[in-house]
Amino acid sequence: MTAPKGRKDKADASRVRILDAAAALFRERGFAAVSLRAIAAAAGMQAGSVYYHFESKEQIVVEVLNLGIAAVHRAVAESVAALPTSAAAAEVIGTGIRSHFRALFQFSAYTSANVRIYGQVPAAVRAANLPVRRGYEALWDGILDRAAAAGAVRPAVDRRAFRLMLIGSINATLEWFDPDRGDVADLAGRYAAILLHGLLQPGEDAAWAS
Amino acid sequence: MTAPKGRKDKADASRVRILDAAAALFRERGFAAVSLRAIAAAAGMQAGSVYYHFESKEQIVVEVLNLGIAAVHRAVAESVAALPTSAAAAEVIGTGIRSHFRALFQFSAYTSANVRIYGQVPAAVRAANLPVRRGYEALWDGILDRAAAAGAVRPAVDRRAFRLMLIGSINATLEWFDPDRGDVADLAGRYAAILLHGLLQPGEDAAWAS
DNA sequence: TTTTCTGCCTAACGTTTGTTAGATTATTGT
DNA sequence: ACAATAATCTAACAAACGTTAGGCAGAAAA
Repeated sequence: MTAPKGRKDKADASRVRILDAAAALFRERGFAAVSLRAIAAAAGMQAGSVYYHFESKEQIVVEVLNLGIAAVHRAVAESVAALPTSAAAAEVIGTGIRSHFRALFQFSAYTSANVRIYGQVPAAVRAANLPVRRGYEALWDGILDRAAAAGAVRPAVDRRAFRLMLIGSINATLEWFDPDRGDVADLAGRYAAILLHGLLQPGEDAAWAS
Repeated sequence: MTAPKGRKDKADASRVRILDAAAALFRERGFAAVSLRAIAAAAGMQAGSVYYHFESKEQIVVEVLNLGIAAVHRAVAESVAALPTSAAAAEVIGTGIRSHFRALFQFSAYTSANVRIYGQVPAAVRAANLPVRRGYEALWDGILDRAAAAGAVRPAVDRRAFRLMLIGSINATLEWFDPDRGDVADLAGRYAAILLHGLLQPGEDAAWAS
């Protein structure tokens, strides 16, 4: 982020500092264990000041949760949209998987905050995050439905269950994979190979075979 | 659990009620958001009474985390030990996967409490749970090492990474699979087929092919 | 029946929390 | 330079928290 210019940019910069601090702390300790004072301190201000930028602690966590998904959604949507319309199902899905992994670790404070705490935040927070979650799920459903319509998907596969398995399995890697020690693209390739083998008709995943 | 008899059994019954209540609440709201008063109320007593049974809130959550893993560990260890020594690697690993799934959903309050909150509890709590975690990981490492020694595992497979993928992917199903709507054994079979295909030499997973 | 002991209740403590309202400071526009 | 406004500080509030120590009730033992 460039140096702030003008008032609007200064408020934006403070806002980002608050969100960055909150995401890192929420992912590490959970929503309830992180005080406004701790977030403010990490953002370089006092707790009362946070209320100039956000109405409540809950509003902060909703934003963190939304940003966690938005980053991944954008990455997958853009990379898939950039493929030629003639791309094979395996290529489309494989690309989506790769992009999901890339964004997952690029914005890991936000994405892992979401993965870790979504299930334990107040119900109102979950409800506020739900539309964004549904949007990302719909993106994948679209990808999988198009693959099925092209005849690439094995008929026995329940596509909803597959999508749940795909997102769940990949997101679980946040808990153990260290991008400073391993290659995210390599990990993505391995997961794509396994997942595509379970999804597609024999021969459709040849380019991704492990 | 049978009706309590005598004093020791009464204390044990109260202790179990506290742990059951804590597990259910922790998994739903996280450690910090659940007060002692809430746990006590759910267990049918007042908050001060909990201190007769446990030294601290942290001791409660350590027990919950430990029990979450112990249940799964016992299930996998017992089912694998019950197999004939001549059992094929695919059979051993598939059985382990099945048992992991079964215990995961049978004791889901405890297992999902562990899966969901382990990463956000105080460091001392994590440290106290670590030996139990390491024990379960070692169980799987043993299973996988024996399969490799028998020549059933593809040489390119990093067995540590595989074990992390196996446990991570399976545990992630806690977030979306509803055992009242679907069959756990069926889900386990599907996961085993996919995982074994990624792990074993060609032909070694024939009985589990999907 | 009386005594002992377990298991729970209760009131209270010191600390922490999210939040508010007013004051102050820093920045921008004229 | 001054005025306006944004951005932050500060003190305070009511509520909630984990925990403690003493008391009480009921069950079991003598």
